[in-house]
Amino acid sequence: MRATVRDVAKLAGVSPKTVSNVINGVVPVRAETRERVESALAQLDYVPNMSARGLRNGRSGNIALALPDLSTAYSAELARHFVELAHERGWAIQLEQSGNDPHREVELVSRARTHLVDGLILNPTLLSMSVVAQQNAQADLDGVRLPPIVVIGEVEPYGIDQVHVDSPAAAREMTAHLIETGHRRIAIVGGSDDRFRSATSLLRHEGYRAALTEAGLTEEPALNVVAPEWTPAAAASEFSGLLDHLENAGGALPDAVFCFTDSMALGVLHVLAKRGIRVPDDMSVVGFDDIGEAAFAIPALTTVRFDKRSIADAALTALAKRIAEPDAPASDIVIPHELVHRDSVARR
Amino acid sequence: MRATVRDVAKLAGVSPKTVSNVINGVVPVRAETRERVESALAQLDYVPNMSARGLRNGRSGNIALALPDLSTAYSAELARHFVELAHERGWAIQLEQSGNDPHREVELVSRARTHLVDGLILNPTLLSMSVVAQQNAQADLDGVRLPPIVVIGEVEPYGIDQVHVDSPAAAREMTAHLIETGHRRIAIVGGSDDRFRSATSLLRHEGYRAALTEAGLTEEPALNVVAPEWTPAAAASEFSGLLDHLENAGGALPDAVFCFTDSMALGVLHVLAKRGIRVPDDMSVVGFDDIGEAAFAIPALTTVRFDKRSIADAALTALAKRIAEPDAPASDIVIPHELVHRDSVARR
DNA sequence: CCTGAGCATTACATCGTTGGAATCTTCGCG
DNA sequence: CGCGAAGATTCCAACGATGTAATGCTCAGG
Repeated sequence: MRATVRDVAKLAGVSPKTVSNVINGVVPVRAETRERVESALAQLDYVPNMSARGLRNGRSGNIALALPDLSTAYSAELARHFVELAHERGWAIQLEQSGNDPHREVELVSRARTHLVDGLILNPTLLSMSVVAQQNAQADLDGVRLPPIVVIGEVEPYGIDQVHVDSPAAAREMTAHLIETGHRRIAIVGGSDDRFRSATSLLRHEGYRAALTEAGLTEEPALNVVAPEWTPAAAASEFSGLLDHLENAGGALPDAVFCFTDSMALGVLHVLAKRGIRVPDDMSVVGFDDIGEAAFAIPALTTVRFDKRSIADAALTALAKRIAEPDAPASDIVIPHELVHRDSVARR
Repeated sequence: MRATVRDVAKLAGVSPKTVSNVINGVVPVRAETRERVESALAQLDYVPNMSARGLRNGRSGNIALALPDLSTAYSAELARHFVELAHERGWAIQLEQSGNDPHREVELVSRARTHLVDGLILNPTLLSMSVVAQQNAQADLDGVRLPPIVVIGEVEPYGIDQVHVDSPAAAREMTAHLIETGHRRIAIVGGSDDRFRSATSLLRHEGYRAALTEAGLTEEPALNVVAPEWTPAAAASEFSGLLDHLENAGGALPDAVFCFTDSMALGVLHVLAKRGIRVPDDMSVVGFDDIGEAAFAIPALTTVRFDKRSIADAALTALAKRIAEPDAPASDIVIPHELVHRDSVARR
């Protein structure tokens, strides 16, 4: 059986509370006593029981990271940074999948407190985040306090801390780049419609539209490809559908495809390769996220890069601050981005 | 403040223990009482406090999943299944990264006790797993009990539960397939050497060698590409090195490349595309793992498929069993695999 | 030598849940 | 109608750590 404070206390000839004082170091302990306790601690290889500590003072040392789809490359990279950086702060990461289910997100929030979690980092796909925000407001009214939450990604600002890339700006820049290089019919992959609606999608779409407008171009609704999941498979299948449709209708192909994630771009590149449509000669393709595979796509993918590690860092910092000061005003941290030019775009 | 069993009990007009009985369902409760309690439960949106429960019965409901590199696609897919399936069993997943550091693995094991973890699922890259095994043996001698551990992947059997694919057999089959289709000079990417040594690598190499021997071919050490990390980037760089070397030395190119993971195959495909070496016409490429991106590689990648979900399922089942019966003999579960034939292999 | 200030330590209660034992109900059967 | 068994419910204690309040100790100053 593992040693408890009692055992340590007995060995050191002091009371359990003194041992606790030594461990936590807030109450002063005489040097000589401290030494005795510390040696007993070492001798018994004492490890505090987090359940007990958690029960007593409500801190578990765990924080939850909830991502919409854990199997994407983007999630994996993000998760890695979170785990590494959380570790440095003495936190462990409890991984959760929110899916595309708003209810799941709410559930995560309400269960957080009980599931040994000190805080929550949420990456909502859906605008449904507002559901959580409403919860937040409602809880405030009830005098209940939700666990500290930081949102990764853009949501309606309902007084919740958030960390994100400026999606509309990035999408605008990327679209503008395509326009500058002579593209006129730019399809998007990852758009929203009645069936599928995500905050990220809406914001990137908005940036795309802004760039078109700026250039005096009009959006072609037919070139909006909606993918129910942001995976290569879904993107490939939906994008194939677009090509089939254009072919049957005798419509011209787009001259560029702006995929809202690199993962989807991989699917699109595959479809194009299979159909003998050359990238970038016949059609340009760009992505978003700069996942590890992007540089090794065929051809290497032009995309939007941002530092995922600093997202994790900023989110953890914000969470720590929120835990320390529950009533501080909500922060909104924007992570810088840049276009990475590789081989998937040609000048027309 | 969250509702406790006391609150629920008061509302339902019963004792806290009865509420507990309803929740846990081991002690019988009269139907009418149960109903009253359940309605109170729902009304107060009761959620058990895991800290208290953990303190009382020594279970935290958390298990740790430690993977060598969280940023790989393979890890992501695995993590997803673990999170989903663990959830079904009422467990939350605490994610950890073991890196390629044996000490880190040992640390994870010892930290498990501290960090509210009921068990540990480890995917060791290195044979260093034996370090943990030694810990295990040592701990036994000391009368200390390590937390329940299940290993994903193949390690020296030191009495630890393991779940894995039969790597040597799969590698043998894949190599044999390449030989049957007329390939004679098969490079491998992901081999081991003095600097980098991993259990998985060694076992797949062994299978490759066995197939060559069976076919009366001899291994060419020059065609063994060692990658310090199993990422597209590392594979691309090391494989490029091989091609450069062969070119300078005037050696002939291999006619096939067996990458020990799909991630590395993506890097290899990129390098070949960039150099104008056509796949599969000039060179065949195969992978291992069947990650989601494999089917969308260019060309679609022939690889070894196995059900990652059933790995997660088997590991969780084994862990549950181990927790229930700490002294049961160690199990060794082999997950079936199969070759998936796509477009990256041509008959010669 | 006594007193009181100030610091160090201890006793006790408590967090929420659940085993175990004790108590209370209900119901069948003699 | 009474008794006992089975079933349902309650009471109490304990899991381990720690905040709070009370106690003990040391030492300076009168």
